[in-house]
Amino acid sequence: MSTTVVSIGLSAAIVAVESEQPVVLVVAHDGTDDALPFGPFDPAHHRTLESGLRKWVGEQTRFDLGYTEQLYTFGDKGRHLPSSGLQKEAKASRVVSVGYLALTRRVKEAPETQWRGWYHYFPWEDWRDAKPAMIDSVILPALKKFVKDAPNAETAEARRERVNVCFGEGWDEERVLERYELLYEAGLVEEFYRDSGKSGTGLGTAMLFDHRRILATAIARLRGKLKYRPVVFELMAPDFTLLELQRAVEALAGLRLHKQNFRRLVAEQGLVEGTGKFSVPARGRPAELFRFRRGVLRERPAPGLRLGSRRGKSS
Amino acid sequence: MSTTVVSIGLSAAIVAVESEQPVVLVVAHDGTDDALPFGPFDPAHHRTLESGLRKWVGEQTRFDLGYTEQLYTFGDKGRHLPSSGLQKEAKASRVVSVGYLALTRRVKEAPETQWRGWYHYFPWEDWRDAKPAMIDSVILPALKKFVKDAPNAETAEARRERVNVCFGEGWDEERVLERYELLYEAGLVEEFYRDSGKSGTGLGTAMLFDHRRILATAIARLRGKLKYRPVVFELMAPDFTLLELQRAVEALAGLRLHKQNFRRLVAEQGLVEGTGKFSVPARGRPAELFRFRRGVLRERPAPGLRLGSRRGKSS
DNA sequence: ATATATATACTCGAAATGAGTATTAATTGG
DNA sequence: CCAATTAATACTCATTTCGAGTATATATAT
Repeated sequence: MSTTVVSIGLSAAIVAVESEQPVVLVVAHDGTDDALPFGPFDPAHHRTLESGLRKWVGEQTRFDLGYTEQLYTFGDKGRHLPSSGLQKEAKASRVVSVGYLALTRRVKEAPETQWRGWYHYFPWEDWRDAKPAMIDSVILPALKKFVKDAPNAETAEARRERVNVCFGEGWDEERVLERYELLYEAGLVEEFYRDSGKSGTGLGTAMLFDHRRILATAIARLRGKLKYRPVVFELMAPDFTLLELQRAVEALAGLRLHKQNFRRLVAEQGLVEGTGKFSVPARGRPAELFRFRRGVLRERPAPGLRLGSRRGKSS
Repeated sequence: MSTTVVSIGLSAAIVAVESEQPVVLVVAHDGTDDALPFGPFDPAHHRTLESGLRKWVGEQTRFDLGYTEQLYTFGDKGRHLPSSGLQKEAKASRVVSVGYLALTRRVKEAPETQWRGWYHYFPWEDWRDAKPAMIDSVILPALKKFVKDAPNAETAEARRERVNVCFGEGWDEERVLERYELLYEAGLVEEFYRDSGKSGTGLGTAMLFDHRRILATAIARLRGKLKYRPVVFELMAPDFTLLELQRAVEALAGLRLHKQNFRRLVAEQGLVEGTGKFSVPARGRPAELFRFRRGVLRERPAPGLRLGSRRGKSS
């Protein structure tokens, strides 16, 4: 009776927004795929999972985590293989990985880490300028084939449904994970080839282990949370203009918003208060600087930026 | 790395609705507190954490779990299992436990388990008939004292804020976990005394370890999910009347809804379709039987029962 | 027939939403 | 200085959704 060894990996998607791009902190090991800061959970030395995470992240990035939130625990067989090289453990060892989301506005890089725009990994998720061309030119044709190649009619119907929900009419910006998983199963991302031992190329930039899936979960969670909790402010400087705030939300949601309505919403919700100071822009009219009104947490039941008004053609 | 053995436990809040009461499956060991069912994750035989959960739940209870959802992973030191026989290692072994929410409509009990209404554990969460009297008579006075006893003014202000958000004006039925944690910290639930080695009595029925916290997480998640995903139907018989559906939602949310508006909502969303059959009630006009329209998943982005219309005085 | 319990249809004002137009305030290039 | 540009801010308006009703229909029990 050989008990399969289980080890626990902790990874963090540490997110910031920089010049209208959501960025995530990655460890760029030479020659291998980008990785999220991660490390094994050592039960002998860590009292909780989160303290283990903080320790590892601290060592690897010298980064001090502020707001953190547990995302999900993945235990899938076959989704944790290294991208290159042989497996060292001869016997079946399993890695269960616990993913975290962390938000920060402090942007200092540590050695061996760098900030990368998250749309490098999910180019189909950025609809701010337009629907990404790759969806019609690459993704949908490939998914059509995926539906066609189904082993039976029932599977085909289920696949058709998923394709429609994920990439069909009515873009739901929160379904980041569902879309990634669909692309994975359809063999459209590199991790699929790696995990199944085949070879091929895929969409977006691959990540180590299942880190891209964790990042997808992080994005989905953050996009959802935006709407009912004032989390954006964790990513903003203390003072900001309303347009800067809007740009940050748009960057995260991957959508354009209607400017006037956005401002109406923010004002009505009482999320911010004016500082009396003004921005000094290169050109154009200066905008008032605002700050987050912390008091809102006391007053409103679910203060957030329920989006919905999209596609403001005049920025 | 040092290798303290880690094992993974899966605990599940398995929820059903029975005669207008939300019930949860508990293991009632004689003399001890109620516990949630708990099963080990066996990495040698289970491909994913969730399939592990389904397997042992299926074996032990013969339930057909419809919807399952991962809630949270706890790795706190000091959290032990009831003697499950699976921990053979004498030395420092740690249990990391992954909590799940599972919904089922099949209600047959397994040996040593029983269904209990979840409001036994959270009596202050059921506002269907009226605001629970204990809030004004017991909870708020005690919390007032908790605020007063704060070590300094800053803590007092923070506590006042929390009390107001949790139990003040405007009941937010989703804040189940926040309320439980507040009551715990204020020393109003039994688990507090147990965990701190003191003695005392508390509100609601206590549960083993931190299972009541997991259940609070489950309730909060389910109450939230109701609004944007058609999860209630996992808890309904295949055919049901609209009033039965409404009663189930009300039971879960702990609120009364406005009947006419509820029906309008359900109809507009296209969540159900008539079967042409009718109920045979003891008295009153028979109601049409409906069934869940699965097609809705394909069509709508976020089909759910966004509540909000409460307090329908005419049932 | 009447009381009771429930289903179902319809109304109506208030609020939120989506998509504008119009106006104001600043800067830069000529 | 002026015109072009950039962006802030104010205001409008039709549509939809929401919350809370009233009114009426269809059963059963007595």
